[in-house]
Amino acid sequence: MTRKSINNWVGIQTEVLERIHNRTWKPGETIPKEIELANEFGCSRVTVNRALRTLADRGILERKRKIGTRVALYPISNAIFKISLIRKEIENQGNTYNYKLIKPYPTISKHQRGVHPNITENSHVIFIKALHESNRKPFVVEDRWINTAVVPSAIHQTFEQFSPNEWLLENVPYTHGEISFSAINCPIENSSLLNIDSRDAVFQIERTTFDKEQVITNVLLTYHKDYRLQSTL
Amino acid sequence: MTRKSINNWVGIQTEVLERIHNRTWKPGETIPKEIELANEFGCSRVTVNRALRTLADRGILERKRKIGTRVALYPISNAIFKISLIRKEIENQGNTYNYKLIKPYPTISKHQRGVHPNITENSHVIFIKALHESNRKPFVVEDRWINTAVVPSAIHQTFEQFSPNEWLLENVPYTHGEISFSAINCPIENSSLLNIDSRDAVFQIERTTFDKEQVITNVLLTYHKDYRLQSTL
DNA sequence: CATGGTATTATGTATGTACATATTATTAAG
DNA sequence: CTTAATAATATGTACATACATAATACCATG
Repeated sequence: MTRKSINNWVGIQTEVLERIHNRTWKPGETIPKEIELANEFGCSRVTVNRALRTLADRGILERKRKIGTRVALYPISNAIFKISLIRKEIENQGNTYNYKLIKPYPTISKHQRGVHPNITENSHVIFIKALHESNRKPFVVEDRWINTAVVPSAIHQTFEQFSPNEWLLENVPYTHGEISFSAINCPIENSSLLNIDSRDAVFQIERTTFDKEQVITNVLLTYHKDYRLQSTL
Repeated sequence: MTRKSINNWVGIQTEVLERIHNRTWKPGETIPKEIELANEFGCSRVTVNRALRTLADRGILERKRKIGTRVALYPISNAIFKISLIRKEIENQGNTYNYKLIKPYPTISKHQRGVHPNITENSHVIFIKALHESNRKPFVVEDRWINTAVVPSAIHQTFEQFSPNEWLLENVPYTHGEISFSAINCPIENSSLLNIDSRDAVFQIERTTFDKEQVITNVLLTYHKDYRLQSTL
């Protein structure tokens, strides 16, 4: 039996996936070591390494020095969501994008929304409320505050022509962030903007971004009624 | 000026990130080519390659043969959600897990939920409804159908001791899947199970998994009222 | 018998080299 | 002037090799 050799890492990756899938290597089991696989496939260990490393990055394999490579017992599927510009998201669907600044900022939301604990001076925070439209229909309400202690230039922006979402992404780099998804009954203030009934269920995304340890901004995105966030596994 | 050399790919990665962050290389700009960076950092091109490739995988850089490497104009942040076992999710929070099969399967949901278009024979589908509890409180309702044409062994399972979620993940491998997140006003059938008012907003995850081209299963997860899905950027 | 040092092992990474590939720029043919 | 052939270029990948590192197994010493 002469096995045809696989000498590219993508090929090895698919072969390994196939063996996991057809249960040659079962969940929790240790698979042959890199050198053995390299011999079998007729390629170098480095090539096998890259294939296995990539699968480990995807959570399909678990690797440890001296121990070896195991098939993950509870294969953690990663659902990856690409978070980009709201305008881009709408335009990518082939729809026309429109933007409206809501002002003045409603006092209700100002009191309802807490700012991050490590912002002591309230004077350092500005609030913005805006509506993003897709094909002239309400798409998402952007409720945002910005820490002007970190982004002083934000004070001079009116945000009438473009959204804070857009301005910040282009002008203020961040080191890391937190994001959460949830469902709420739409508060009256936003239901009128979104043209739906209050109490209608809406999808919400909350996002906070940081520059090292300092909070840059926090945004609450309240989507239109039938919004669905989709991805693949 | 003698620059201390960086000869590991993680070091180069952080240095590149720093330069993007402090705007030495601005969004949209082309950064020096691999060989130049290799010279500057005093390391091999392969090492630079790995650093840049990893950043490109994360959407921070864009690379093209012959063109070079650019800083992504609209840095796409990936929010990665690790989808695992419901039991694991609850136990990882330090809570006790309980499981209840709801039967018989309500005729309402059976009629409301469509099966995948490529399943022609309705006789090949079984329906299951179950409740997962965290600390004896309702956590999520699992509404599922399974294509027994692909998974015949599912017919012999009663799903009284363990959930389809658990059984499928351990016994039926899948090649790929689709997932979507949304918000709905809780239907009466589930609000009683979740111990909340009908019309209360709830978070829903719908997931379909495939074996090559065949649909294995579809599940609709309806979470308790205050559920939040969190991740980092 | 505990404990600390040492050998062993599998993966992790760095390097020089070679060739592959996608894309653009240039040149030649009509 | 258009078009096809060709050169040039930056990234993509494969390989042999060498050494680093984490985790275990083993052994020696008290």
